[in-house]
Amino acid sequence: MNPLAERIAEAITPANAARPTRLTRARRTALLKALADPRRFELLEKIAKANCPLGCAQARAALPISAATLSHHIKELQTAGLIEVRREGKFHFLSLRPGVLQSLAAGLAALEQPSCA
Amino acid sequence: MNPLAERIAEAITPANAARPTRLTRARRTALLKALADPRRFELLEKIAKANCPLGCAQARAALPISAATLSHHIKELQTAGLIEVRREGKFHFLSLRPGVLQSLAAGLAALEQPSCA
DNA sequence: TAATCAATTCGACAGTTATCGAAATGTCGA
DNA sequence: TCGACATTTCGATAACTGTCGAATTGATTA
Repeated sequence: MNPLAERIAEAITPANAARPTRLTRARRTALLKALADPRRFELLEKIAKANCPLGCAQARAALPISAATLSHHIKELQTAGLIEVRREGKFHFLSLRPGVLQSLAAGLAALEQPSCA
Repeated sequence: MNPLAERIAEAITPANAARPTRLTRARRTALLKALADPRRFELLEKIAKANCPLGCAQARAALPISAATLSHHIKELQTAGLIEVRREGKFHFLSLRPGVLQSLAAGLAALEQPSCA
């Protein structure tokens, strides 16, 4: 497996949500990979659209996958730095990390430049 | 349609220039998958940053991959709708399809909503 | 026509990953 | 402590994909 702690550390460092931070190549690739799986994206959508942190049970009910697979996807999203997992007793609650999607979106949009006439 | 004409048409269409189009799930996944490979992203960057359509030879010189692999990546980017390939005799020229990255970026940014206070 | 060059396709291989069931870990309530 | 429940980890499998060399297609030029 990957150097998990390293990736988490890198993911967690920029906590400023005001302005989109510039992403490294590695981080950008990690984000894109995390988003490129349809079910994982759907899970992220559910988390984003819930106005409060989402419980795993709700996530599980919304997606046709096993608990093991859900756990796997949660870890991927967390490792990529897209979500935060808050633990409360037996339960885990998932919420979007602010600013990350903004940074990625900004980076992608910035690729388009004035074209050659 | 002629690639140039198509680009001009898109450029002068106010709706396209002003507002990014909404993507289907399948299309969004295809785009994210195409972008999630580091070398492919690098290739797209090269295409985007060249102020005029990029020749395959230039692309090849910029990336440490074989011709076969380059051809594969070009096809992936083309299939995803991210680039256009114009053929001119022996040579192929690559250019960014306008608006696609904007639409994707807008879709990603829109996922972030006012959080629960 | 033959030779040459650009790019694709083919076939194969290696690494990655999504998925699951089963077992394990951890937490709470009785 | 025991049992019920939430989640993770393990082990295995199937599918996908990035990569290359070799063969092929297609276009230009000698």
